Order: sequence, then C-alpha cells, then structure tokens
Amino acid sequence: MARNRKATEQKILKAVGSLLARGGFRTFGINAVARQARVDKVLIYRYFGGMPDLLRAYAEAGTYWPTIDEVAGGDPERLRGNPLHETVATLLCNFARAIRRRPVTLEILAWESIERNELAKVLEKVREDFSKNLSRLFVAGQDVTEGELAAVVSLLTAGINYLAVRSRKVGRYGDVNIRSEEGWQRLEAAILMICERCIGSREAA
Amino acid sequence: MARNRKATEQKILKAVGSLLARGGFRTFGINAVARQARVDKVLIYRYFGGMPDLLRAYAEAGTYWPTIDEVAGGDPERLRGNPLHETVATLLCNFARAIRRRPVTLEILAWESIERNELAKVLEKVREDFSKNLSRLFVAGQDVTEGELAAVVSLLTAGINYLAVRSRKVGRYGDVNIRSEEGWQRLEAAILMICERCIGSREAA
DNA sequence: TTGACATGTCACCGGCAGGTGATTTAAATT
DNA sequence: AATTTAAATCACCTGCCGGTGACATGTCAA
Repeated sequence: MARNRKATEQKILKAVGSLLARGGFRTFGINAVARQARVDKVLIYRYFGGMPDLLRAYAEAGTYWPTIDEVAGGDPERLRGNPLHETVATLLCNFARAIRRRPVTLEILAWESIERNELAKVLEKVREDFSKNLSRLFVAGQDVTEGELAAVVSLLTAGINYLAVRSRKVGRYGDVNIRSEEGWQRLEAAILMICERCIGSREAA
Repeated sequence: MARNRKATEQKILKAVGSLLARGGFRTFGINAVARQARVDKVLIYRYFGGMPDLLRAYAEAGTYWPTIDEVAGGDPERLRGNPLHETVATLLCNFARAIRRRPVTLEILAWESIERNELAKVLEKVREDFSKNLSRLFVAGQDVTEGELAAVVSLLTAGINYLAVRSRKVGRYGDVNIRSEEGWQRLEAAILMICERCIGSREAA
C-alpha cells in the first residue's frame, strides 16, 4: 500500500459519503466505512478519533444545504424588486429542487427524526444561518406580520422536507406522485398559490 | 411461571408497544422485546414466528391512526354544513392534535422514511382508507378544483407530519417552538389562514 | 396414575459490531 | 547506509444480535 496519510483520509471521507448516500445511517458504522474505503478500521480511529469526529470531519467537507445563491436563482438583487409573496414562492420552490438533489442531505433529514447525531448538529447550525440570512435579505423591513409569515413558511418548508425525504422510500403521498416532475410541479403550484394569497400586507389576496 | 399462552402473548405485545414508544425502531429487536416482557425469546418465535409476524400481530391490535370521528370532532354531520375551507381547516387541526398524542404512530412515521417495515405497510393502508373516507365524506360534490385542493392538503399534512415527528427530537423548527402548545397554536392559525384563502371556489379569498 | 402435549427454561451457535495492542514495513532524516 | 518515524497490517477482545436444539415441568385427558 502506498503510504500517504492525506490520501487515506480522503478515501475514508469519500467512503463515508457514498455509504451514506447508498444505505443511510442504518447500515453505517466504522466497519462499513473501513470496508468501503478498503482501509483498515484502525486507521479511522487513528486519523479521526471515532464516529462522532469522523462525522464532524465529513461535515466540514460537504455542502449539505443549498446556498443562498442556489435558492435565489443566482441573483438575489433581482428578486428584491418583486413583491414579497413572489420572492418567497420562488425561494421555496428552488429550495425544494435543491434539497431533492442532495441524497445525503435527505438522509440526514430523515435520520434527524430518529436520533440527533453529529451531522444533524452541523446541519442544524447551517440551516439556522441559512434562514437567518434569507429573512435578512428578503424580509427585513417589509410590511408584514412577522409571526404569521414565519408560521406559514415553517409549515411549507416542513412539508417540502417531509415529501422530499419520503420520496426516497415511497412513491406517492396522497394523490401526489412525489417521484415525478409532474407531481412536484403540482406541489410548486400549490406553494405559489399559498404564497400569493397568504403572504404580504394583511389585506392581501 | 404461570403457564398461560394467552397471557404471555399479551405480555409480549405490550412489550412491543412500550419498547417502540420509548426507544423506537432503532433499539428494537427480538432480544429487547423478550427482555422487556420478561419472557424467553424462544417463545416469541414459537408464538409469533419472527419479527415481521410479531409486528403484524401488534399492528392488528393498535389504533395508529386517528378515526374519522376523532378528526371530525365527533360530529361529521355538523361539519358538512360549513364552508369547505372551514371544514378542511378543522380536520387538519384535529388531525395534528390526534397524531401528536400517538407516540408509536410518530415513531412509525419517522421510521417510514428510513425503511419500510411491516408496521409501515399496515399504517400505509389505514392511512389511505382514512383519506379516501374523508374526501368522500366532505369533499365529494363540492365545487372545487380537485387537483389543487389535493396538492395544498398534501403539503399541509406533510408539514404537520414532519413537525410532529421532529418535535420528538428537536424542540424548535425555525421560529416555532414545536413542543409548546403556543407554537402549535401559531401553526393552527397558519393552517386556518391558508385554508380560508386557498380552498373553495377558484375565486375565493 | 399415567401418559401426552404444550408451556416455559437453558445453553449454545455463528456473525458482526465497536474497539485495542503488538507488529511489520515503507519513507523521510541523518 | 543506518536510523528513526509513522503508515499500514494483523490478530484479538468483548458484547450483542438473531436464531435453534435439547431439556424440564406444569396441565389436562384417558
């Protein structure tokens, strides 16, 4: 074997990723990582310390959450000219698309409801910053009842999370095919409508 | 030991329930059930056959999903006189309360996104009947764009599920305290508003 | 009373998990 | 080339899991 710590560490981290993407946390463990990386497990302990630290290290190398740019369609400035409800709708729909294409993130989201591990903790913080930034960028100073907006947005993002997570294991939710583009377009239409009619000045609609 | 198969079977099933409610599927297994029930595990195999059959047996004895009456506030007839958006809002809020007080159901919902086991399968069917009945009872014949209603309701119930499930492990979601009555009241207010403005004849709001 | 059968007990298996100590061996330093 | 350092390997431990075979004993019918 080539003796190269950096390379070995990379192999291990990469194994973590592919393992999580494939089987999730249920089949995850030191032994599994070692096998997948074709590396002796003792090296994992030596280089990373153990599971929690390994996950922390892995967390620092990944992008588990959309960036502001990603959900703002690359152009935050343009969005700010639009009415708030339109902005929020766009952000939510882009958010849905963004998490749907992150298998590891979906896995973490699913596992969060079972057990709070290191990845969940990291994700939690990232997520918090993310939403703080979003509301600072787009909501601050707008004429809107804060509490209501927060509740509506929470409900919608929660729904998006749930459906995205669930779609990995089950194909439908109620009448909606959550594995097809068509299904998600219907959901986006609903999001659009909800934002349009429920967000903005209190007399909106 | 008292020799009484029926009683032993009950002890085992009861152990399944309390084990699921306490630790969920992650810590669940034949050995754990046997320990909890203070019964030799071989009896589980003898009387039930194995894990899947044990879960099936357990499933048949429980009420993991709200009944129609429970979400209709005990009086379906009265609801039908109201405008549709009001009916749906009431149903959704009662649904939220109903699942929040079913720890095992929340556990199954959480686990569904990880792995599809016997309980998940049973729950799936129950849930399907439930929503079919609801829409037959309250929506059939109303003047409403079916597809849109379905998408909005899916999004809302998904959000409710997610928040209820998540509240077991994490106390907040965004700005909302999902462990407090106050937090859920804010969510109910949002649900109410969304229904009011987004459900009904297309020109509603 | 004596079986027969069902209930419950005990001991064991193989496999895999997390975790560690001692040893080999390649590469950098002198 | 000799020595040191650390990367990698090997062998092993404990503990728990699902699963099974052999055995003991209470209950009920003949």
